[in-house]
Amino acid sequence: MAELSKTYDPKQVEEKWYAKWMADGRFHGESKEGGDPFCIVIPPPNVTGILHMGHALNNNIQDVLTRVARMQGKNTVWVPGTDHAGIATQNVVERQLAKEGMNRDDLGREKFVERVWDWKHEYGSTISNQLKKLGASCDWERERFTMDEGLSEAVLEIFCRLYDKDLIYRGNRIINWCSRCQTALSDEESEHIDVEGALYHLRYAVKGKKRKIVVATTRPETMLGDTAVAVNPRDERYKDLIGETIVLPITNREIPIIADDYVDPEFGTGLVKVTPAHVPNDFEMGLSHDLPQINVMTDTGIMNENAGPYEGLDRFECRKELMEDLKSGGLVEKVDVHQHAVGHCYRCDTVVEPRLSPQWFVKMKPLARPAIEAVNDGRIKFVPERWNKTYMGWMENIRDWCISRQIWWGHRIPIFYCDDCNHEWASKTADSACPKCQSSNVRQDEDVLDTWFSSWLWPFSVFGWPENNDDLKFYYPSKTLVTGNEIIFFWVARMIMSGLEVMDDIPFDTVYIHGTVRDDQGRKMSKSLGNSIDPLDIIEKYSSDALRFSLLMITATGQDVYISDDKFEIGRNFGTKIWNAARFMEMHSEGFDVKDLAFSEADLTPDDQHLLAKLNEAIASTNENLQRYRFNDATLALYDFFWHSYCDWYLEYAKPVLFRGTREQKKHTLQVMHFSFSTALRLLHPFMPFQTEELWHGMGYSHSADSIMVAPWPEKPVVTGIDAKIVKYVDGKHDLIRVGRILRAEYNLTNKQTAVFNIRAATERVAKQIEVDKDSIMALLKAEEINVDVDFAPSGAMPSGMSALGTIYMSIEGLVNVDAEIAKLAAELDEVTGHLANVKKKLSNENFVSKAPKEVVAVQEKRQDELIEKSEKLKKMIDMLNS
RNA sequence: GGGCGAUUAACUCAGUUGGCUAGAGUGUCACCUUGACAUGGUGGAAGUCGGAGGUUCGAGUCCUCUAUCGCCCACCA
Repeated sequence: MAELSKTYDPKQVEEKWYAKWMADGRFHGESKEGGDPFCIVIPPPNVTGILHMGHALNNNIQDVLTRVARMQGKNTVWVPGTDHAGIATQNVVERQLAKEGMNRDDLGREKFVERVWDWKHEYGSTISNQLKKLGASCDWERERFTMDEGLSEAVLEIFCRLYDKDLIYRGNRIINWCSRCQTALSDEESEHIDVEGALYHLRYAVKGKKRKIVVATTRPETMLGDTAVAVNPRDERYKDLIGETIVLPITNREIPIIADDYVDPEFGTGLVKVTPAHVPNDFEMGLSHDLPQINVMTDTGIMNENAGPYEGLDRFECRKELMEDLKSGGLVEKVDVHQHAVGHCYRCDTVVEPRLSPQWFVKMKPLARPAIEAVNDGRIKFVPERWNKTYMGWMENIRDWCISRQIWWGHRIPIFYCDDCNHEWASKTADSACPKCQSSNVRQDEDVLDTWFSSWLWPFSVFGWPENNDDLKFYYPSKTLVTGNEIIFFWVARMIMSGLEVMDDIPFDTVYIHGTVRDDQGRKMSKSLGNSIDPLDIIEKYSSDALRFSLLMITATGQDVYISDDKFEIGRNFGTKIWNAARFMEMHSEGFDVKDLAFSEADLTPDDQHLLAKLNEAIASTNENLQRYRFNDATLALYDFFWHSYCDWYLEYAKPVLFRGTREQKKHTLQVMHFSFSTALRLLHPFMPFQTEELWHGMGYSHSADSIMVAPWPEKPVVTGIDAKIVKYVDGKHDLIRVGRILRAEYNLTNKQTAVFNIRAATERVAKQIEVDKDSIMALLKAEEINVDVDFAPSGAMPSGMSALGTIYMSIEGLVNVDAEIAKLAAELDEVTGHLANVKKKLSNENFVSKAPKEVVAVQEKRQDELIEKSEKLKKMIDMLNS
């Protein structure tokens, strides 16, 4: 047995084992090896990503599931990888260029993309390396990148398939435009943020009349693109205006007043300015009324030639100047403060401009139908279940997905145009001739695809789809998808749709949605707030195991996680506790062979049985809670077992045996200890992989499995034939000791002061059992002497307490504080009387007795008897002290 | 405007199909450097389970209303 160092050195241990696991190929799985497949695909972090606590939580959970499956003997792969993160990555490289005084146009498309690849090669593995520090047991041989050749192939394939099925189309529609990133965004990429804006009420003149009308808008600059004013046809106030003409201020353009049901007469003035090129509703109205569409801005959010005098101004500058001009012309009725939600670019926070633009879309309704079905019929289930509703709500109101982006970094849209015959077609190859007219005057679409258009294929593209290979057949579908709620729409929902579309099967059967990691004030961790806790700092300060264990211990299913630095002491301290327990065992194990763990079940002492019963409970609880994704309860069960059952009680009971027992007794106890410890260590491994591996070897358990990673997972309780009565007796013994300790504490005995205890055991049987256990009880009570007697009667005043096994008296030298004793007993009697009254009330309630289940009534009856007995004893004791 | 979550000890949180005499960790107080561990041990104090109704023999748990905080969704200009 290797000697365990006095203190545990996580840094060196963690590095050592991770390297060893990698070298031994422990994380790798092969379909040809067969067995039960178990697969998890990682939510690929952005290639620009830097590990934060959210990743730490997310990947810890996946690692726990993966490691358990592996120990269960399943053919396990956890597929890692990164996302090319189109806009985000392009932004990073553009910022880099800006520092060099350049922009992407200076480089040109090809050079720029090369530059991004350079960046990727240099920095792109940061997050993967950080995941390794967490102990993530990903199959790194299977690491994928969404712009890999294979994955790009998958993107082309599905694009062409959907295009050919008419599920992808090009449309001129109002989309969300980020004028900073200069690209279209999907609806999901536009984040609505509540802002206090203004509602501007503008006066428009009716041509040929003195009458002026008032329209309201939150974006006055769009009036430059107005092509109508609309009223509700049933609105009596404006009936006469329908068909009249409005002269727009500034540009003096003439536009009609139209009638449309969309207009709500109750809201504002009941008159709406119509800007088909900048407002989604107005766009629809414009179509039905055949209105012109006037776009007033450039791609960069600058007013264009349609803006007349404001051409060249930034959109917000324009708003200011325009308002001033209107004001001085007396054309502003009023400006109200107005709370509303404004779309912001999810990558750069710029206010999104809804504008008309030709883009590519995926028709979603046909894809959504089977995806709704899959969740409805339970083939896929969300944990916690409430996310079903969120998913359904989105799915049932799904809108077409804008997938084209006007950036350079990403999968280029595989659409080709022939400039001679105007033919348009999709192709997976870089076609240089028109398939229709054979002209070579062809060009490819300039746009690239939304990043999520590659990640929605992840569960099968990582295995080489569209090739139907053995890996794909074996590992697809994956088991559990572990992710945060913020990407249910972006990613989870779309994966379900794509999986059902091309694989004709669900991509995973469970979606576990964990909470968001927040700071101790409940704020989201963010760089700008400066409230982030860096997981790597925590690993440095405590350890990876401590980070992992602590994080899971405070993660209730699906709830947000609030953390502060000191939370990680939980795991660190726990690790230390286990380490020291192991050292203790090691100290006493000299000359003992840990291979020899087959203790005789017939020889189990009550303490042994109690420990093994607790071990059984820990196994059952860990398994059950893992199955239900209750990681906090799983870790708590292990914490409780190691710390309390193993260290606080068993290890203390073992001391007299190990210090003074016979060779045979020592051997038996060590067998029980090593058996329990090595079993619990395996249960703990998924949560604390490094330290458990170190101990697995350090304690010499590696003879059975040369890594704890592949040691058998304790599936169910291991020791049978435990006598429940005996376990209960030991519980009573704990109680007895606790009561004895309270007596010591009340009389301020120091540890060095020994005391004599007399125990009036409840029954002869109990007396005998206590007699057998005397040594350990004496040790735990620091007793000089213990006398057990069912008829014990105190001579004079003695401090006493009642326990499950009987009454314990302490004889001490010097004066007993009789008044204090009486007061204590009286207080206890009060409490007992109170409880008794409650129980009696319940039992005298006929409804309770007749309606409550028999077991519940029986419990109350038993409790009543106990309370009566206890109160009588207490009364007697008080009487004695009083006399 | 619609939906979801939270509200339990000083703090951060558990509490599964109602059976609770409401738990844990941290902090706090007292004692303890005892032959695994002071990153520790022993013991203590600390809660009208946000509020109001209701269902029930029984409610922290279920229902209704309500307050506060947080999140998500939404094309009323």
